[in-house]
Amino acid sequence: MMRQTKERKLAARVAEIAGVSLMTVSRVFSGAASVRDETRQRVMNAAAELGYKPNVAARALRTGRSDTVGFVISSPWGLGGDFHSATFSAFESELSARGLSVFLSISSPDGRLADRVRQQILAHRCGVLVVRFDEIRPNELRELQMLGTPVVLANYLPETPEENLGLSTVGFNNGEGIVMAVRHLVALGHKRIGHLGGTPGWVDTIGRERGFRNAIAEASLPLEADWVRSCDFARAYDTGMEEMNSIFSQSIVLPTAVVCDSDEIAAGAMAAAKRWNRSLPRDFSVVGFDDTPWGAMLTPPLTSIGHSGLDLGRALGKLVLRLFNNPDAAPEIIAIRTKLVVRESTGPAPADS
Amino acid sequence: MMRQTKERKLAARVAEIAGVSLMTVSRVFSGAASVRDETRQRVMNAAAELGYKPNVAARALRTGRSDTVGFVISSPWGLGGDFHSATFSAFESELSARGLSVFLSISSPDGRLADRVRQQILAHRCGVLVVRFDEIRPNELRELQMLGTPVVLANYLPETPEENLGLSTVGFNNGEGIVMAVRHLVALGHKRIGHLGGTPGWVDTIGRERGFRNAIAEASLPLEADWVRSCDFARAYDTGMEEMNSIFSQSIVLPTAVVCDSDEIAAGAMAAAKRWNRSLPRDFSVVGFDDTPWGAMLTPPLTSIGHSGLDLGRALGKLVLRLFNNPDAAPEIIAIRTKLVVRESTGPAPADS
DNA sequence: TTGTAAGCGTTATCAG
DNA sequence: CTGATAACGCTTACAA
Repeated sequence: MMRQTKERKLAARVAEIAGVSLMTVSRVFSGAASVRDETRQRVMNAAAELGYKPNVAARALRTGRSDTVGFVISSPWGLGGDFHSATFSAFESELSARGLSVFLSISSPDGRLADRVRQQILAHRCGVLVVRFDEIRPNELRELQMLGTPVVLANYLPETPEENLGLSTVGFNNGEGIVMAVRHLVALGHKRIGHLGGTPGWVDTIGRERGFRNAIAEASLPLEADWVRSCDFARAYDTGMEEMNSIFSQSIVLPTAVVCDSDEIAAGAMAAAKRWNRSLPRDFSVVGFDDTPWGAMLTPPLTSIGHSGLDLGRALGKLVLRLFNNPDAAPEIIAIRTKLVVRESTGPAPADS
Repeated sequence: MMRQTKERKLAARVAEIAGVSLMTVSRVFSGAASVRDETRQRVMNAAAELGYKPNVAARALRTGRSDTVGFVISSPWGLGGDFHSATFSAFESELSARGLSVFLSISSPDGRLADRVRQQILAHRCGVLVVRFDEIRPNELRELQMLGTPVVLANYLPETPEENLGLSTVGFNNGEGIVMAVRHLVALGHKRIGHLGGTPGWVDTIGRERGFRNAIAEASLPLEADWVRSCDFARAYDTGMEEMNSIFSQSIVLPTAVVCDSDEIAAGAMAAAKRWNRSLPRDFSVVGFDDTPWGAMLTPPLTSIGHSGLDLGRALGKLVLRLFNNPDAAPEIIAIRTKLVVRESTGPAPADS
């Protein structure tokens, strides 16, 4: 003997209690369809009473959509630190407020990104996909474009025609941040400025290096090759210190200031400067990038270029919502501003310069 | 006129090419069912050729399961910083290696957690739910237990019978970490040790405070109420500095060392100590908690209690996999060890103590 | 505004 | 080991 009017077919029981057909229940839960307000109320009450919630699987199967967005990260560091966490938190918050769920998928960069993404889309019928990667892989990106699902690149801002990949992107104007930092140093009288860049080829690095060159040219300062170094984000503190040491030990003429691609690199540079008996900021100025909370706790507190993960996440969320509702919209490129936070690691250029 | 053998019913075409029925295709993709190896190969080849991937929505609808795990965070900070990011990354990696997808859902703690969780389960038919929260809410947790879906609490370790909520948990033995720190200080000759705790009531705080009391009792040292303060994780540096200042200015007898519930609190305490002209570690010792990378960049480098987010995430992932495959398994409580990382912010107690 | 019928892609069940 | 059939819970299309 099977259970009778009990337990089976929750939705049908909701319909029965509300005195309507199953179809009306569906209409009520699928949003703003044409249902009389009073009918809607009856259905809602019955549903609340029975604890009914629509089955997303059935809905996804029927409609081919899934109120789901994928967030794919291709990075050996996984989610990343404070900055990327903030980005994701803001993003998720923006989307969940509109009833969308977020799948988070992390892949090491050696795996094939496009495969991973395709898997996510095909498997979960994501309406939009967000992808964040450390390093540009043109081939994989070209594949993404042919997927039919809107793809948004997070934390990437093409600044030249070649860098524009025809995908929607949201990212920081990193170059502008570096330009502000250099202008700040120039205003303080610095004429010999170095740059400790991040991992070569990484998206965070490319625009910053270009920004540095532009800013140096703008100020008609010499671009001394020996003062422009690449560090490794994965060993930022150590490589920052090493490169700074190397500059101090090898260069004939020494810079009076250095702009770094991360606060950690900057911390390494500060340590190296101290080892060479430079007192900061009297003898030497350092600028970081990220404006991490702990940068302010260093001795001296670090001047840094800040970029808000929350801003990035919010903009990303809004763009994704737009694309979710209109998948055929043209790709958008959204730039988010950085801002210079001046603390005590930068000061007037030494008098003898 | 409709498209003929073209595009429609991918799975059927796979079956056709492989010369089998739809059912066999299903069996091949649903895992280790009984299919002849040679048949399986034919199906796989055909599927690869056509780019066929099973539709998870249909599968979820039919089976009621979804190869999906939910990760719900109840915190005003969202995902959290480096530590929580690492936890999640390791967790996701563990699960995706077994073909499970992870939903990440962040809710502010003022919203009702259990509602959010129930929503996730009912909507996506998650096999297991992981929940991380800052503060204990017994009522909400009791509701979670009645959900029928296995729930795992992340970053929480019950240490007393009352704290055991009957749910699976994975967390650090925070108290043990504090005990190690106090022992370290005692070994250095310190007899007057203070504690700057985190936000009262938070899971990260409770065990640490208990650990401190135990350790002080173990060493037969006085527990001076004035040296035991609560800070606020949301304003950790500032409150750490304020409380430390307050101790220096108000206490008749001063501590020679302080153990803090986070590196940020410790950084604040260090700043306060310097302001009172204490040279670290000669005049005063400070221990942090978290072993953040930047703690090593402070002046002096911070001794700290480390807890690996990666370890937590991995253990969490393994437990969740177990529960996914066996939802009726008894709740497990898994403790992960902390470790003391000694740097230069701790040294022998001042001679005059 | 509401109801009826058919079918989305998969798997449980039972038969071969 | 493999195949036929029905059903999972919902929504599109049309009818009332």
